[in-house]
Amino acid sequence: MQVTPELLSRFTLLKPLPREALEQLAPHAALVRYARRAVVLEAGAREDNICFLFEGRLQGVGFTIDGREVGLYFVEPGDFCGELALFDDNPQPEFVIATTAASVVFVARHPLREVMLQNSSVSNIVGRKLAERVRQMTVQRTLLGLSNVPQRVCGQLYLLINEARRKDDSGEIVNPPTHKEIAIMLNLSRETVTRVFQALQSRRIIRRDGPGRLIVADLASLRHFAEGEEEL
Amino acid sequence: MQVTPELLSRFTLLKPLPREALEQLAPHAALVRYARRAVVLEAGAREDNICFLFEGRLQGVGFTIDGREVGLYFVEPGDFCGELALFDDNPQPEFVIATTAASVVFVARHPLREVMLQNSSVSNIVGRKLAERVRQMTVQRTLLGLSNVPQRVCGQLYLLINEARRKDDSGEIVNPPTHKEIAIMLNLSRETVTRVFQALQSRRIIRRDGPGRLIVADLASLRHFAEGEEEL
DNA sequence: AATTTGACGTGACCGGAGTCACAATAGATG
DNA sequence: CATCTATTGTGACTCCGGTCACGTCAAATT
Repeated sequence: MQVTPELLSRFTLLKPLPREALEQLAPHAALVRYARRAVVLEAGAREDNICFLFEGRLQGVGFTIDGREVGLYFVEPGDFCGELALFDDNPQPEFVIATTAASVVFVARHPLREVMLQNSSVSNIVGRKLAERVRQMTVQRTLLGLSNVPQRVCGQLYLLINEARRKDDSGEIVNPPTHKEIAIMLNLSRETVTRVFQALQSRRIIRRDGPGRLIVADLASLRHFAEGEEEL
Repeated sequence: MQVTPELLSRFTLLKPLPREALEQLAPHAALVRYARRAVVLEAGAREDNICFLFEGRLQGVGFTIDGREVGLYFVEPGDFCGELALFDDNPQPEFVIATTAASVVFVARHPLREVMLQNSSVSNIVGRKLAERVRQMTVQRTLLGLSNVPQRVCGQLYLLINEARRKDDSGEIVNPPTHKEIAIMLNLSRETVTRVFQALQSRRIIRRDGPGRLIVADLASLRHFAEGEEEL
């Protein structure tokens, strides 16, 4: 499906681009819809597109030698992934999978790379984004260091709220990841995540609101547990 | 201590730079020696230097809320760290600590950033290196997904050999990290790492050779254990 | 409407890594 | 050389999260 420059400009990465650059990119862009669980980027393959997420949620996923899934990061609407292809020709290191039905805009890497090189402000933005990803991975890795498992889950939940919208003392996560998706982010079993969720629900800290909405009613308590000031 | 352009050109990142660029950087560079355990880069601070490792070994280290150390990556001679400062003004996310006596070359970030922006080939190299770091973190994170703990340790050992020199069916690690340093990389206790090392030594797979040299006598077996084809 | 699928919930069991405590080295430092 | 400190080595015990084996439920699919 064809993509207009207007659509491209809705992504924070591309927003600051001059009109002409967007028009240069549009012919090399395509809007694609994916069903839940579909593979958006393949690990090991040389992916020739950068993937901008329009709606839905994606998850970067690796696999260990013994076939166990490892969750690496989530991608929220407006963000992008597969950006390593802008920097070298090595294969994509991890899978990217749609955790919900999703629509993404693929932009061919070579034209985008050209735009990036000619437009120093874009280099800056791409560089900043990549740096941001490293920070994000560092935070995620640090979460794994927590020996208290409920604390780890609360920390992850807290991160997920930050990425979504949040109010003063409550927040919500739209189309929350499944327990299994959270489990692989935290090196836990699905059952353990379920049990922590149960504990949080019984304390009225979180609550499901129909399908696809998780409400965090008591954000302060959640933070307390995440910071280990109180044991779950 | 002053730094010559020749010294700068010995780092793979800076090697391809034109002579003039190196001369431009040299006045903003300094050689500093650190004792073992010294803090090279401080987390949370806005570090104004990129840190090139000349000799020794560094380790990126984070701390969890409850004070537990988390090992993020090792830096080997010729490599560098603190490069996020080239992309944004956010603080350094993790500590970098000398695991052995080390000498590093600091290069001020602003001049280096200027060189980078004016010299597109340098942008490329820095970008490639940052991409490489993301891949490295991905591999490291995937290691943590292994439920079999000895396997995890063997995998880490294997990575450490790759980074150092290796022969056909054996390899060596000079100034190997301590058990504790390996433990925090793998979310393990120090004792567990010791026990795995004991098992590997009793099977003549690894062997200490005086202080500061660990010899991997049977690289093939190590890989087997790392890949889970054989249980330790 | 009936069936299938996948996500969530929950109990019981068990193994293995963490923790603690201490001994034995090996390196540094004077 | 003597002393001190950091690293390595090892046993015993405990506990907690993984695994297995279910059951429940909602949503998608026929």
